[in-house]
Amino acid sequence: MATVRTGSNLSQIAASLGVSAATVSNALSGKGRVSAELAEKIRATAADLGYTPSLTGRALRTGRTGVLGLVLPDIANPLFPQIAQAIEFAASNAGYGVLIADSRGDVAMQTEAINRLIERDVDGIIIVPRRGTRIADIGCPVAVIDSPSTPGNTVSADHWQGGQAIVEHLASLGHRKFLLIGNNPASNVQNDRIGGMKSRLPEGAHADVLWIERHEQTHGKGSLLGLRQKADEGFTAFAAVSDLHALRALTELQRAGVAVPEGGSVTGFDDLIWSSAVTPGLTTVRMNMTEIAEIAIAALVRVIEADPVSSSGIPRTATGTVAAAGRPGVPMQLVVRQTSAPPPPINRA
Amino acid sequence: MATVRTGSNLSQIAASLGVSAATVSNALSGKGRVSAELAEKIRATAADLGYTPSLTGRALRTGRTGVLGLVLPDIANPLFPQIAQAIEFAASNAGYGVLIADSRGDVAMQTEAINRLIERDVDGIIIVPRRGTRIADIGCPVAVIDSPSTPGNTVSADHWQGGQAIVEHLASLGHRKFLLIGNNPASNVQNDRIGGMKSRLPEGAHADVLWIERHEQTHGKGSLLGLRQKADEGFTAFAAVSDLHALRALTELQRAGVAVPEGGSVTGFDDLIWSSAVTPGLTTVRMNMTEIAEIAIAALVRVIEADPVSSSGIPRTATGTVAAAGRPGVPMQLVVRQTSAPPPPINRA
DNA sequence: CTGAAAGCGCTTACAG
DNA sequence: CTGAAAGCGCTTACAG
Repeated sequence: MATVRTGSNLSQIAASLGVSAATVSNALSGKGRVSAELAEKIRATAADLGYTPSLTGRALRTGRTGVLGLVLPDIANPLFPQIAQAIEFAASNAGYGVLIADSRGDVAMQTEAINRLIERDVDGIIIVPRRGTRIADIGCPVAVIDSPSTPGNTVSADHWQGGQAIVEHLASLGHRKFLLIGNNPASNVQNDRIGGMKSRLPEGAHADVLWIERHEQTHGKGSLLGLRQKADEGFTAFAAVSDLHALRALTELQRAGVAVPEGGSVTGFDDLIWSSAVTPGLTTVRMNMTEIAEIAIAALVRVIEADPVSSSGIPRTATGTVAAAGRPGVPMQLVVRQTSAPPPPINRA
Repeated sequence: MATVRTGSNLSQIAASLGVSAATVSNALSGKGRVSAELAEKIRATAADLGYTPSLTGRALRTGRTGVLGLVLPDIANPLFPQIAQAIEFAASNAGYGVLIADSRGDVAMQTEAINRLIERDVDGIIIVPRRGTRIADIGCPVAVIDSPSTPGNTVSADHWQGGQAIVEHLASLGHRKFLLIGNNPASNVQNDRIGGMKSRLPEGAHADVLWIERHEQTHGKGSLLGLRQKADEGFTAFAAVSDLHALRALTELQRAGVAVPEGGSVTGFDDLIWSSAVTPGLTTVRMNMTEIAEIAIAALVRVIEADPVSSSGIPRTATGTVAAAGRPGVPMQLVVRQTSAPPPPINRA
């Protein structure tokens, strides 16, 4: 519908100048082969006519649509806004559009979502998988944003280092008894975060891990996590692998009369929208989504554009995954919102 | 890249059967003009060859890309996951893809985001504006999801009725002193919600409105809202126009030693992810996003497809906004998570 | 009922 | 340096 917009196309510019469409194309794309004066005249006319190229026409000719697909299997993912924004920004800067596909939380529907994108001729796909789902080799370049522990991963935050930053901070405040709160023991991301946290426990410190999924299997969905009792047992640092779990911990503690942060500190991950809205704010650690998105898009674009379209318009056959070999995770940044020292050990069990 | 995927196209099917591409096209699109037997044979061959049509080729010929744009000016909008999912689902069911565009929270960049979509030849655009930004008439069908109070609006939740449902529920529990918490007095959505709440105050009840934006202008960003004092003054119902504000209220009250819900009820809007994760859960009211998305997409599709492409491929000129005249908002549904009666009036000032 | 032709807008060898 | 031609894959009048 470029023609709807502007009413102008290559042929019209060509006609109005008495040159050929090919020359206009060459001039506009700066592919040389056109004298400076003529090129200038062509550009001026194009601007006059408000010409914008039809990406559809170009796509049909070149075999590239200039569109990337974004797949987030875990729909309700509260990181979605951050991710989508960063990806769209990076893609747009690289000259690509972003088509979304949703698998409605159903891992099995992931394939279907991907197929919808492929049918629309996307040049590449960005996937943010959940629970370490492996992405089958589809006939299209793919960038996976997950944890460095995920095979085939392209880029990710350094979740391990994020965990270290959290525990270092809590330890420096004086905390020695940590309750690490996770949701899903099968998640690479969560395991990296917890691993990092454990790796920085100070001398003589103690850490337990509370897996909510397991807890709810015995205590029922949405049940209390028993944090009051944990506090009574002397736990003072409640470090969750996500802000959502941190929020759950914070409100449960407050509801049970444990003052936060004086009676216990609560930390999360990802700096989601509510982390700064609650009282007290959550100490957390944030990903550099801008950089992660840039790396993912750059890797994808490299594969897409490195594979030259055959001169006769025969489409390229690029497939497979962008290699991530040895790429370190992108560092996470600590956001401190609670700075109280733990209560004196007198209170502890 | 359809050819990359499958290696098959119309001509190949045609060649392998000794018929013309036109006949294959007619058979596959069911446009009649082909004998039942031949059509069947063509379909079988297409399936054998794993044929999927090139949407790019089709787009160039028909002037329609089958892609819709989704614009959310308010990037960090926590409703984004819900909206994007519902829109993608409805669009996909209607045979359309969804391209996202982000204006990075900058209302001025909204136009630029829209232009990016138009350059990509989208057939229509769905906009979820914030702060009642008016959408200029772009040369492309538009559906606006906002409040019924927004001029040019296409479809929305019935925010007014949602507010009524909340207050009716609180009143039935016995609450008589309401603090209505909003953020932005210029928002149509918030005003509708607050208007609805006020319209259902029971006999002898009292309601104050706390606008956070104004409050922060004097007390500083992120400062406490003084809810403890409000509680002391006898307010027992803290009804926010969004779950985010409700969360802020809940944690501030808990932090200040006010038990929720025994000492005061907190309600929100939208049933965002954390509403069911906090302790106690937030009573809230949720939009029927599925239905809203369906209506928006249906309206858009009607305009797009009602405007026939000229036979010679001259593109249609459909423009303007889908009319919303007299369409009532889609009802919101109450989600009750707190059922305590207010504390006895003895405690009140 | 079926097929040959034209053309959507573009880009890329190729010829001049 | 410049232009005419071919063709990406499709669909739609039009002719047979």
